[in-house]
Amino acid sequence: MSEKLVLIDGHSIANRAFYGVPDLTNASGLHTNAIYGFLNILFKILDEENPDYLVVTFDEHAPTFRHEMYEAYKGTRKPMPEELRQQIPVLRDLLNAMKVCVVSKPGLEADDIMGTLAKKAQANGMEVSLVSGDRDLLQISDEHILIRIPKTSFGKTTIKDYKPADVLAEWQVTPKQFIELKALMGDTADNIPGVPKVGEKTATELMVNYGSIDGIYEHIDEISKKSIKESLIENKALAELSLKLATIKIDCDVELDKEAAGAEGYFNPDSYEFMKKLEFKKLLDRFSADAVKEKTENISLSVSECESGKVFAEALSGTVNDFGLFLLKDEESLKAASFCIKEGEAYKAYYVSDLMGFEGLSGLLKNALESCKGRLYTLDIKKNYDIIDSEDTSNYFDTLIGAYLINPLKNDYDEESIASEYLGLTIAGKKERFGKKSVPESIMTDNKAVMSYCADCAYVALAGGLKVSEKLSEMKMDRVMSDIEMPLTSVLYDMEKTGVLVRRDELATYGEKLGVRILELEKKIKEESGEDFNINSPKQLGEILFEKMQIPGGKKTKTGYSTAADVLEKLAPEYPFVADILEYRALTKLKSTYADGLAGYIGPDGRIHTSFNQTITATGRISSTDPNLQNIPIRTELGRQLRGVFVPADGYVFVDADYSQIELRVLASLSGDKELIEAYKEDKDIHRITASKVFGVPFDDVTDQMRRNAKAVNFGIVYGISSFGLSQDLSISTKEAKSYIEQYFKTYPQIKEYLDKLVSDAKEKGYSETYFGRRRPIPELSSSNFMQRQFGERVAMNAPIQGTAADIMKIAMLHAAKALKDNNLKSKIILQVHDELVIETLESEKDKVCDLLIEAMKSAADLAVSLEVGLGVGNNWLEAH
DNA sequence: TCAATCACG
DNA sequence: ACGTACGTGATTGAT
Repeated sequence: MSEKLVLIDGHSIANRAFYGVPDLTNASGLHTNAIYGFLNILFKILDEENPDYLVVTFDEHAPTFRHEMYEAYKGTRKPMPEELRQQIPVLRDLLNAMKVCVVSKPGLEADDIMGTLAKKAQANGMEVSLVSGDRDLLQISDEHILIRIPKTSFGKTTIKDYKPADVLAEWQVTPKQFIELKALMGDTADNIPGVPKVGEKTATELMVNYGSIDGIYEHIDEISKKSIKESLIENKALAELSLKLATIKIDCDVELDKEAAGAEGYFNPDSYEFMKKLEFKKLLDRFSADAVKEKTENISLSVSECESGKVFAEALSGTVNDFGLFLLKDEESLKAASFCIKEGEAYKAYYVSDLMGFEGLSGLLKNALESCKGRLYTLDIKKNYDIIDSEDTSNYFDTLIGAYLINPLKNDYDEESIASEYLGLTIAGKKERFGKKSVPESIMTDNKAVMSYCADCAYVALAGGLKVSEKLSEMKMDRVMSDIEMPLTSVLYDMEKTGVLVRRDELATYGEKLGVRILELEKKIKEESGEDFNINSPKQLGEILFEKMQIPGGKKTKTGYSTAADVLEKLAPEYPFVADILEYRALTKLKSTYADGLAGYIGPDGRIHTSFNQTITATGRISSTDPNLQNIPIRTELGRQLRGVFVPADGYVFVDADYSQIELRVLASLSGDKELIEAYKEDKDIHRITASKVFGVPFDDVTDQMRRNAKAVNFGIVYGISSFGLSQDLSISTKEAKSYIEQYFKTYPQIKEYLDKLVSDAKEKGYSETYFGRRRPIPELSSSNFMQRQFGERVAMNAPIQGTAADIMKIAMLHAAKALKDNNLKSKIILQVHDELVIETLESEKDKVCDLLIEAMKSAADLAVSLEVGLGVGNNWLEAH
């Protein structure tokens, strides 16, 4: 069988990938979508073809013969976007690490190199596949040269293949003629000029009739259409020049280096590490265990396995400096522990897995911490508080939270990413170490792997933590870390542990009630539509509504019709059927997510213990998961009834406090806008005041509609105003929306100044920051994409406001928790919903708790505008709020 | 695993 | 000419 060669046009494929794969950025801010897309195409080709040789070609930044022939060549070409340009050298480095043969030569374009190599290879009896995004390559197509043109959109790649017969079928010309065709028509993408007045149709006809450009000019008198004939005669030189420009050279001075081009060795330790840094997690599966091992087992770490914790105890008994701790747990109990200390420049890790060793681990750690001159470093300290004391966090440092503060935009913070980002180290992921098995499970089967994993984690906690800590100081976020985030870990731990009591049977009754009505609606909907279909499927529903029933309200999304609530609501008044759909949707949402969903989370203690996450949001808010208790319904009557099932324990009541318009008050203060500050000092309905000022009517004459509009504008301002967004929200024209905004800025001129400054500062620095110094990077601000940039600007306006409000709430929680503790109260904070705190309050402590809670929240920040707090007390969440 | 939808601030 | 409000998480159906 003949040998097979695959040739890939690096620039052209990276270019296609860049526009076809959604933007990706790795931890160090490098865009990676073109590289990722390139690799996907590369691997797809390799899988399909299994070639003997592979060569990737690139253009060099040097003039080619085409530039000399034609000055304008590529001169007016659209410049490559910065996000793409920066990926090219990285891609070349990666290919290098993969030991892929890369060929490029000054003065030659990738096309010419590929053309030459392809023809030479064919002459040597090889089968060739040529991969490019550029149709110009089709001229090279031959009996043994297949042209493959991939197309990537939304991450999916399809490849179109061309042999001479396919070219003939699509354009009625041979590959050789194809380029003459292009020369006649011109190629705007490559900036090759064509003959004026000759378009695709004319050019094809001429080529079919006369076979070549020369042939056309030989028979020029036979051309009937006068204008075309004249244009051809007039532009003869241009046509010939274009042909030369577009013709790919097949006689360049390049040879196939069979040794370098051998298609093997792509998955080696170097390329593994490279892809890991680029965060191409999916591609890592392609690597064999050997490649992974070689790269990950070289942390210079001496690990001791301890017997019954003796060594552990000894190591921790003397004077302890900074140390890293890692605890391995399953659902019920501790399974293993490791810690890491630094001796000079060397790190030393210790590991215990025998359960006997944990008698008194807690006490051991307590002693160690008491004599500790440094700090305890951990990965996710909240998970360790059942072993170590959570009361005083001043000696603790959570490396993951620190990394989150440095860059809050990442998807996850774990030992792998910390090692790679802060220690320049590639360590194996859990999947690579243990496969599908859970880590604690693996203790019995592969204790060595668990030991190595635990040691790595303790090491990363300490060594990574030291780096993270240093960086936080440089970025002036050490106070945010030590005064807000670390103490907050303890408060959140207590909240999670306490949980919230939920009336199981009431919840069930509520769900059953919903179920009855849902069945009715389901029956009705299916009857009226005359079809048995899945109402929950937007696809099926869209077809029923807009095709079968012919309701107007056409397409919207890429995949079909939009059936979102804002679309259906416009149709509901006219079509009762649509109103039923909306009701069905509302009810099934309540049942599946809340009635049934929450029931599954009620523990044996009758309480729900959510997780409050500290490293998720871009702005500094906390989030709640498993279940999410920050999105319990309130806006509709039926939905808010659900809050009645959240109750305090016997002898307790709920005290619920929420900040009044905290974000708007933050905006007033940070901007220093005199008018808005004054408005708040008057302590009247702020939306009404705004309406009065913006619409120029006396306070008492403001209509409800005016107030609603002013309220929407206030919200819009906080979100980073856009006239389109406001117009959507208010169902008005963008023109009207624009005039509202202008009026608003005229009323509050310093707000406008402030927002502009937020954007310009963020553009300059690359990040925005809150009043307390918490940062949010905004890479979108330097994007070449207009939409992205505009998004960046809105984010630059919103993040400092939302983020400062989040900081204030966190501080309030610390104050409240401390006050509860200092007063030896039994009452406990149980929920936080961004601007609201719920305290399960012992009845006898009610007055005291109300006072201290209001005080804690009001005093959380000293702003130009006072922070006002609304307070409620009740026997369930519905009553208290 | 992703897209669409919808619950909250 | 483009196609948009800011920040989250859970469920569902389709791939």
